[in-house]
Amino acid sequence: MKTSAQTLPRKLPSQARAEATVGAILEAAARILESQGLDGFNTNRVAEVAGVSVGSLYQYFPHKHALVAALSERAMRHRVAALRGAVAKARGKPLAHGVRALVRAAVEQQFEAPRLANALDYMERQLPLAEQQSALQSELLLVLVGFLAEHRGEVRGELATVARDLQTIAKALIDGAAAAGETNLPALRKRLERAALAYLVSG
Amino acid sequence: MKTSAQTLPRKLPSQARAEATVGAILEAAARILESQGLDGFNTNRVAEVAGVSVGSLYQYFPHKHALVAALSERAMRHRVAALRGAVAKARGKPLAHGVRALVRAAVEQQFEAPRLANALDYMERQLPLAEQQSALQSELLLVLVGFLAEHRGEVRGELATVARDLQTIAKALIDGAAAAGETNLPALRKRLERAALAYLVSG
DNA sequence: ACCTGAACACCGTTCAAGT
DNA sequence: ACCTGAACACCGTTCAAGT
Repeated sequence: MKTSAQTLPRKLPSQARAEATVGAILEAAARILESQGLDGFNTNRVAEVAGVSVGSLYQYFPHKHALVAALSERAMRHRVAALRGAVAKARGKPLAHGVRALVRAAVEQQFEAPRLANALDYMERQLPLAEQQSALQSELLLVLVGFLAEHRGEVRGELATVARDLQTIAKALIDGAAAAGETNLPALRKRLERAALAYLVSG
Repeated sequence: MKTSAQTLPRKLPSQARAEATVGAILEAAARILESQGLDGFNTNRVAEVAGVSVGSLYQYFPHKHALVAALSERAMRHRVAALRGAVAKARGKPLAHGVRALVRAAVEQQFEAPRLANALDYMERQLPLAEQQSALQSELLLVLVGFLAEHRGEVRGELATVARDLQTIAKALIDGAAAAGETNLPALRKRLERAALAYLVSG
């Protein structure tokens, strides 16, 4: 019986020195992906930028994809937290208000590091998500479903499906804008709000 | 002065034998991408599956990306033709009818070869589009704008932007469904129609 | 417990030699 | 005009040796 691919760190750092190593590796990986995309993203270079040897890298990450998974997980945690905050703030306010808050949070996140987000996005699609990540993905969708449930009367369709489509649409519009080099964030937010709200309340 | 990256075939085949070689290479590349995604997609393997030597491959494609560009161009031509056909058929009919026809054409295209489409999609985002392809992309958007213009009274917003967002949303929903292994095409079409129509007619 | 870096296998690309 | 395939450089991953 084969379990799903191992993408967790091979071992957890138990000394301060090791923790610093892991941190430096992740930091280096993120910086390379953000500045050059997938191009300069090789393990030898990551190790070099992190100031450690490749061997050390492989002591904590069994393969390159585990590195990606770790970055991905970190980004997802941020996203979940940000969306949760937006939903909390908008509680009791009208649907359109909540959508605006969610859109603002989502756009902000992506544009902190667009290339990194883009690269992660693709690699996530390639390999199946590790358990850790699909749990986070479910959590994110739950946050959205919770928000939608507060406005059940105005929202058409099955909430879980609607939440998933909404997230897909948002990601696509944001990714697309980022890839096209668009920098007018207010305009992007407007369009995204329009698309989301329209999808939500239409039959 | 540096021109944009060379992605066109290095030379055009001028004998029947050469044309067969180029065809076999493209065919092999498409088959590998469809069956294994980016994983088995290396030039040596493409050449092997095509039944030629790597050297021959590089005689016609200056680098791996040129191969991708050629496949991408082919897929885009299909898409443009299919959408054009849908628009032509829906002329004079109501907006919702046209949207349905466009959605049907778009979904059909993607699900002929979902993994190939997915892989191409990413690689296109990586490198800047070659001239040839951005011309096709513009053509595709023009087809959509033409369609929207027929229903100007019902459609809100700037047509070019609306067309671009529409294509982005459609691609995302379709890609996402394909990646998630969704096989219920009618349900997917319904959701896509809903998203598109909602975005179009909303303010 | 953690780190190093040389070594190996694999893949993108080239080039000298063939028909 | 077209094709071949050995050769080179680069990158993922391992492992024997160090602190």
